[in-house]
Amino acid sequence: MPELPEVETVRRDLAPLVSGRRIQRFIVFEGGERVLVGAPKDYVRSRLEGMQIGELGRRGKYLVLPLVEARSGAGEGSLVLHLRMTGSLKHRRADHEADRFERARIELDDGTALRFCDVRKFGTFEIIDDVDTYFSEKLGAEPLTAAFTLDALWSALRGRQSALKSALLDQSNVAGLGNIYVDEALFLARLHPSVPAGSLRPAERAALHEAIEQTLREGIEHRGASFRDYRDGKGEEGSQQFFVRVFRRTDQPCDTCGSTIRRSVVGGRSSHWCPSCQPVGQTRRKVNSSRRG
DNA sequence: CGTTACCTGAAA
DNA sequence: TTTCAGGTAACG
Repeated sequence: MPELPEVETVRRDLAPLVSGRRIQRFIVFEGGERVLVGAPKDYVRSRLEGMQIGELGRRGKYLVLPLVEARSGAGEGSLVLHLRMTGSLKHRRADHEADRFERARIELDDGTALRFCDVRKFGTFEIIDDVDTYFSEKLGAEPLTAAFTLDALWSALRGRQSALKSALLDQSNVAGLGNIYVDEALFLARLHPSVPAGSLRPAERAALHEAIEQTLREGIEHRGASFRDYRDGKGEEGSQQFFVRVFRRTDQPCDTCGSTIRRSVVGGRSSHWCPSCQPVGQTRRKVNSSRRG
């Protein structure tokens, strides 16, 4: 659920509250073991307790808490979190009433705590010693950074026959996009979700690149989309759900042209699109790279 | 490549 | 009661 703009909002909320603080205690609640994806909780606890939290980071949909040995200042790896569908990370006083579905808690040295809550237990906590290697193996270019060039986008898509939407959801192509922002970006770029990824013409690639950046920036400006579970680092809702152009607006009129927004399943995911604003690729079938003439 | 599994609660 | 969900890994 939380996509790049949601995770970035959480990062910005939490950074001033936790960076530089020392981890006093790590607690795992019922259902929390699953979140540790197999790592024994005693091991995770031993890696966290006593460490200082460095500058809070983010890569794609992952939050990164660098762990620093307080005395020497030596890096001791990072705690890498993924919120998946229903996870949230909230900063509260340590004695605040327990959250429902709280799976793990990181108590800090100022009487506050980071509470990880997750109804479905899909979220993950991992201790990663070399985050650069870890991320380079699983994630594509990071949008909203210099790395996300038009060339980087196209080299991830070229030659692919799969639906453009599926290719954009694949985190190894582009990091951070999920179902909401892919549908929104495709609308802005006027591209149908099913168009073969590798079939884009140069002007279409450029429009897509621009649309991805625009929609992610807008999501961050609005502090994320709270259609259901998402909450920011203070436990509050974002407002991007009020600004979406197509996502979950099935059967409603398009604000741009008045046509009825449609829903279909692409790559197994609900997809929302405007039949007149997104004409590109509605009938395009094959990658044309080998076609002559 | 598409489908299924992982979980649980809310909405239909 | 059934379906659906903002994600991803593991299937066949």
